[in-house]
Amino acid sequence: MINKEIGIPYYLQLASLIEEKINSRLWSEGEKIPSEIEMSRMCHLNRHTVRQAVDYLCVRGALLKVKGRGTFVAKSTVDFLEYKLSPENRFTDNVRQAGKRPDNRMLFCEQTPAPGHASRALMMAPGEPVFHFRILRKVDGKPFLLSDNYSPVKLLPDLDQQLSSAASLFEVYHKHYQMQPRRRKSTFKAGFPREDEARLLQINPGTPVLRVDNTLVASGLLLQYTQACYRGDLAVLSIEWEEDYPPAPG
Amino acid sequence: MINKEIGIPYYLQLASLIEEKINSRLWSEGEKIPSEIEMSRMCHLNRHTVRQAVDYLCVRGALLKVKGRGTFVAKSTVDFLEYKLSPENRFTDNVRQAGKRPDNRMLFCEQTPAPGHASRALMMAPGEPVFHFRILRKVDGKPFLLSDNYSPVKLLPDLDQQLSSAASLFEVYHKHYQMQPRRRKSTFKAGFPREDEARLLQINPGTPVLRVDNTLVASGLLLQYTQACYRGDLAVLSIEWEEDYPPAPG
DNA sequence: ATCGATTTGTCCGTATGTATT
DNA sequence: AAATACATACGGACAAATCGA
Repeated sequence: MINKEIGIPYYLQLASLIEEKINSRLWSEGEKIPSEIEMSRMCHLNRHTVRQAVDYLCVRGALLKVKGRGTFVAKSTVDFLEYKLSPENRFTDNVRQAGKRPDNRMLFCEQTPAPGHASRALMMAPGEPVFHFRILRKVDGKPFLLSDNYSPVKLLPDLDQQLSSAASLFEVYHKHYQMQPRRRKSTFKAGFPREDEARLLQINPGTPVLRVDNTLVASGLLLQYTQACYRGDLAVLSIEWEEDYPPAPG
Repeated sequence: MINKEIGIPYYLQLASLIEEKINSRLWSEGEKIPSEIEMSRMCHLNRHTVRQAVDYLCVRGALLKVKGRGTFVAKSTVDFLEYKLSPENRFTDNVRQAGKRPDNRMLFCEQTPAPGHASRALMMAPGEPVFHFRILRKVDGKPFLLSDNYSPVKLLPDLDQQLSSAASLFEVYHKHYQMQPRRRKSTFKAGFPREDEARLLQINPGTPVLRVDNTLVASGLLLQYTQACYRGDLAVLSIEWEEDYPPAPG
């Protein structure tokens, strides 16, 4: 299988061979592929060379390694969930409309001086108190996005109390504060997760993520700044720009 | 420097140390860091362990290795260009407004049967003829985004002729067809570049990219479907949702 | 619940190739 | 041409997670 004469690195040759197996469906989604030792015997390569090939494909998202279990063909995640962004957005409804099961978990909520990025986004003096809360949102039991949220204490004095008792963020704004926040500005960026993000999203640190920053306004007030981190292997975000004919496909 | 007792992998400890040096500007942008051999001597680690740390940071975009020369601190690209998306968008103007120099290059333009994704997006029968053209767009001389564009031949019969003679895509639509196309729908996804994309964008295949798909409409007609691939290390895309008070910061 | 087998993760060592200076 | 620096490939050893008997 491996040609040791042509000058192409063995690990790249092996990576191509593995990719072919996947593309031809000989090894299908979620299936366990031969262990490193097996492949090294089959191809007359050292285990480390096999590991190089496997690592190469893991970074690219084609394979997934699990310590103690083995290496698996990554699940193709094309259009796992197209998450529609709109000015007023509610995760729970959005996911339910797609026929999936949403799940939210507030990881913490604490009052702190506003860090630089948050104070800039909320146009506050740096160091003014904000509530900083982190939410992990799942779809069908899979971690989907992690968000760090910052809200001025001055505007929402008992937000922490409300959050602990309420089911959803939207509900708190709507029922308790009689506000209907809307998105003001969003930014999109591709990158890698930090260690803690990778752990909470249950992805390896080499999986790309989609970072979306948002500011929410209501009644002319900057209510909340959010830094969201979506799993790149699951999430497709979409925006519909106009409401008129023709309807957008998909 | 490296604590061999606490049970944290040496290469992760070293990666953190290197990151600290970078973040504290002790090692600054573009600067060459000590060679693998030097670091392995300094930290009493094997060269392979050092390589693991360096590779880890390369994948994450913090370092850049050049064979035969050394390893360098990657150029920080925070907010290199915030690219504002709006319903009607013109790359050239957009970049000029940010005080940068735009550059466009049409790589090819050919007539082909519509591939599946394009025919779905344009709501055509699969296989109907489309013009497929690829554009590489640079900012200040750096490759910024690569786009594959599909337009129905039926609607724009001599688009290929026009594109070869005109300066910009917008000009062709506006001047020749008297159309002012607008975005209909956009989707965002994080991922990795294909081999050819990585080459054209001059990034290594481990750098994440931001994929943005768009459909353009004018006068109720689906004019163009575009798959754009933005360099994840350079591009931040932004959207302003509302026009009223307060102004968005940044 | 324990133990052993399997599998991936980390770490060290050595040698040689290739690109740059 | 020589020295330097990263790339590839081989070897061995033990750790840590998982799974099934």
